[in-house]
Amino acid sequence: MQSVFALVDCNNFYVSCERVFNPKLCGRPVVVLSSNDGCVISRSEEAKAVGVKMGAPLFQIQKLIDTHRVEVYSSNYALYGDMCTRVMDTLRETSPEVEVYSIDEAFIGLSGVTTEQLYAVGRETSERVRKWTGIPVSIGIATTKTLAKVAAHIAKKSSRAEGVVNLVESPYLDAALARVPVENVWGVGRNYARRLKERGICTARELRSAHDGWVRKEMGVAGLRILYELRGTSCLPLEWCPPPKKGITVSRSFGRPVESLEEIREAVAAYVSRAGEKLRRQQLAATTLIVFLATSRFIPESHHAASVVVNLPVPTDITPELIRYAHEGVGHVFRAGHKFKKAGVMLIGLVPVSPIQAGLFDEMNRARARRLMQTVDAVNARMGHDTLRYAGAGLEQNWRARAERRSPGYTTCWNELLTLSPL
DNA sequence: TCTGGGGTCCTAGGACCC
DNA sequence: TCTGGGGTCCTAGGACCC
Repeated sequence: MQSVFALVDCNNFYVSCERVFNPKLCGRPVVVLSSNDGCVISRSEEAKAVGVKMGAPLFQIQKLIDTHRVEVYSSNYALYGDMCTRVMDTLRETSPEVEVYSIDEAFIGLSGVTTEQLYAVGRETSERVRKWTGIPVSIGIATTKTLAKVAAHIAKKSSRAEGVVNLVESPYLDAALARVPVENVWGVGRNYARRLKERGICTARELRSAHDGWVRKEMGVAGLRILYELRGTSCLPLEWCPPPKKGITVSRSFGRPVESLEEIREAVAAYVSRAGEKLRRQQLAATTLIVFLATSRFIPESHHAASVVVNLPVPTDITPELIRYAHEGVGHVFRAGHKFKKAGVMLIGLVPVSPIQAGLFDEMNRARARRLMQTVDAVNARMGHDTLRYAGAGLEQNWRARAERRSPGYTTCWNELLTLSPL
């Protein structure tokens, strides 16, 4: 049986999430910013229409924002993460085979559906997600993931497609591929697009008939996979149970330049605490920790970045222990006199937490420490994030990233639920 | 003044081994 | 003239994704 994939892609996801709880934003230009209120990472159609570019730094487009009275929001990941869960749960009504590909996209396996029914299933799915969650989606259906991506891309652009494009046994497949610029093909980024265009390959259709040997040489096996997928040979199976994580990173830009060792230590403790929570949620322990610090990369004259690898004697998921080693790392990378703009922690060498071998000279009572961590996590889950936190992470935390226009945690915080008032 | 964060996979080259 | 050959493992860097 030939495989069939649907790609469900939430339209302008972060903006759409804001609109669900604030309908006044509908029909208006709206953008959501990256962390530290830095760059535009989600735009409503109205914002795109007035010329707000993806990735634009806020300070560079301030005039545009003022002129067109664009609504600006800080990102609210608690809200978007929760809305993502609702969308994915809704998709599981359509098919049990759901691969959550990113916060706003999922592949669905539709191999059991007859070709005649595919479009109708797509429409039903789209309407259900809209009705149950308030999020508008575009859906592309095809025999490979790469073609499904192409289809969803067309669905998003076309006002006639009604949000669903089915390319399975479609007489329009050729014409559709001819209209897709090569840089919009999944897996073709800036660099490959440049090299392809130098060779006169400018559309998905032209890429499809490119020479295998040349693509293998220029783009490696990944390029070859793209080629086959465009030709209808499925190389990328659906992965509905996600493989375990290989690393966990927590890093943030500071709200202002930070020069003091004490504040860097606080920030790194806060980040590694967060990383520890993620580690425990996935029942993993880290064997290696990396701490890194950097000054602004936009001031090349004084740019300085450093990192240090700390090997942990016993794989661990215990926050105070992680903080201790992270602080040890800070001692190696910190240099007085630099204006640091960013810090981060990576945990790698992740192993399942259960059968950890204790070190010969390990003096920590790990069972006890783990029970403490469970209690801390449970309190924070119930009473709100950061209700209990380590003193080392600081109380004031005035190095924290800016988020001046964050919407309330409508779905994740008891104190911030939406309230309705009579007219 | 102000410019995000978190991932994955692949490849080439060096070290090392027999 | 001709300096072995073939593995494995690790790492850094590049490319990509959202």
